[in-house]
Formats: sequence, structure tokens, C-alpha cells
Amino acid sequence: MNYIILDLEWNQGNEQKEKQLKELPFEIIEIGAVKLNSRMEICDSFHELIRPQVYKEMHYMTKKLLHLDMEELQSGRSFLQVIKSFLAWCGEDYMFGTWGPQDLTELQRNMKFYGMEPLDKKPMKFYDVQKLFSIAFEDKKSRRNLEYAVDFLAISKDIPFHRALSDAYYTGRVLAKIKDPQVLQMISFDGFIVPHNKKEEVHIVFDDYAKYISRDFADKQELLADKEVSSTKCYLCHRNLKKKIRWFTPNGKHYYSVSYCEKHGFMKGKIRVRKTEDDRVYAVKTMKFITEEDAADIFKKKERARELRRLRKHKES
DNA sequence: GTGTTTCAGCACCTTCACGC
DNA sequence: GCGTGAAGGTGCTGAAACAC
Repeated sequence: MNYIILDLEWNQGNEQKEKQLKELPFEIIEIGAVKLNSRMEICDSFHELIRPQVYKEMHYMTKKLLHLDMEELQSGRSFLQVIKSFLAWCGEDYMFGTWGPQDLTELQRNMKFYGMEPLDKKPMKFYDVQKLFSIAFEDKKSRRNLEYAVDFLAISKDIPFHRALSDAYYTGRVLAKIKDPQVLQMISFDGFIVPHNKKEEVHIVFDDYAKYISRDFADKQELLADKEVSSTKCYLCHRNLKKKIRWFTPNGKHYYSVSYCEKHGFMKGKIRVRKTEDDRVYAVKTMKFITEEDAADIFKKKERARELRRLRKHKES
């Protein structure tokens, strides 16, 4: 399998002059990509400018960041022509990789705007190299900019940043430096396309955690009432587990639980409630084995949330 | 049954650090 | 300036629990 490491540059409306379109807040103006073979060696590249059809002026922030002007973009082909060439260049057997989580969402939003078929009917797998860099070399949580990662890995900076092809090239070089197979199995899923039925839902088990992406629901109440969403099944022995701490939320967005498996120990559940493009909701649930101390911390978190609510109530009265 | 208290759920906001 | 995601804070509302 090949890896298509992609970077997009986009433009947006200048508030005073051009109103931002809700269906297309960002218009892609440049696409750059490198192809990595199965040994993570760069073997090909793709680069094209795209002639803007929606936003005719460059947003001042974009102008400041990218070294591109509108005149130069007029030499590019239309989005439809470029994307068709790009997808043909990608070939058959590949997986995308990007720096950060946004590029594939914007690519698919632009494709939808121009009436193209989505890249996939379910959430698309990809490498979020920014996340993998953090898992491989840092604290697993922080999000660094691309230049920091390039400096950290002592990759030579022979071309300027903030152009699609150069950023794709550097992202590919960073990915190639990640050798740990445990890190490389940590794939991400793009959230632009959400499963619409049980068959399309995503269930994936990694070495130390399991991930589930639900189908979409009309609202949060319906989502949380679903048995699959609220279940706490051991992903190793597939038994339904009794909850030690029932689902609770400190903020209405994330829900936590702790269950206990007699064979494998304490398991933390986390549900993130996310909105779809059409204002429905879906869940991203992760289950992970934790220590007894971690379980005690989650219990404290629940108690703290309760205490905060109590204090606020007292303050009011 | 009624009034009060407690708690959970939720929307909205802020902050931080990225992306263009 | 607008987008993303994560995490956490604030204030409102309504249900549940409780006392009477």
C-alpha cells in the first residue's frame, strides 16, 4: 500500500468585501502531495494551483501566510479538473496522511460543493501525522506545528514552509521517521462522512485501546439511549462489564465511565459527542484499560464536578 | 400534594494550540 | 479572521429526592 501525504492551501472570504459561504467557508487554491511506498520512501509527487471560483480576493491572513497571489492562481485549472487528476494520480491502494485533522474534511467539503461523490461512504482512515509525532516523540497530547517537528527530527529545511508541496514533503519526511509499528497502527478517522447505519459503524481495536464511531442520531438523548453507545464491553474478552462509575459528564460534551473486568481489570470509557454537517450527532467512544489509581482519579473527577455544582448553588443562594 | 433542595444535563463561553 | 479539537468554567432549567 502507498501513502498519499497531502497538504492543501485554501482561501476564505474577506468579511468586508466578500461574505463567507456557509457551504464553502474555505476554498482550496493549491494542492500538494507526495507518494510514499510501503517502505515509507518518497517515490512521486503531485502539485497544482487551483483557479478560484468563489472567493476572488485573497484574505489578508492567507496572503500573509502563503506566498501566493490571485494573478498566479489564474494560471491554475479548475477544482474539478485538478481533483480528478489528483485522484487518478493517487492510484488504487493508498491511505492519506496529513498534518493535523482538517485537510481531508476541507477536501471533501470542497468536493461536495462541486457535486462530486465523497471519497468514501464511511469515515475515512488516515494518518494524522501531527498526532503520530506527538505519540512517538512527545506527550501524546500536544499539537506541534510542522516546523517544530522538522527541527526536532533534524530534517534539513531546504525548501520554504507554507506551500502545499513543501509542507506535504516535510510531513512525509516526519512520517518516515516514525518507525514504531505500535505508533503506526494509531490511524485516525475523518469525521466529514459519518456512518448512517449500524453496518457502516467503525469498531477498531488497537494494542492498548478500542475505538467505536457510531452512526448519526437526531439528538444527544437518542444517542445516549442507544445500547451500543452506552455499553461497556471488554474489548479483549467481549463480555459486558458492570460499571463501577456510571456515565457522567463534567461539561456536557464528554462522558466518562469506569467498568471492571474480572480478567483484565479496570476499563475507562470515554464518549465524545460530535455534531455532523447537518446538525445531527454521533459518538466517538474509546475504551482503555487503566490502573486502580486512574479509576480513583476518575471518581475524584466526578466528585469534583458534583462539588463545583454544589458550591455554585450555594453562592447563588 | 406542595414546597424546597439537590443533582444532572445542557448551551454557551473561554483558553490554548494548531490549520489556512 | 475563521476553522478544528480538547478541556474546563458558568449559569440556566428541569427532574428527582426529600421534608412537611
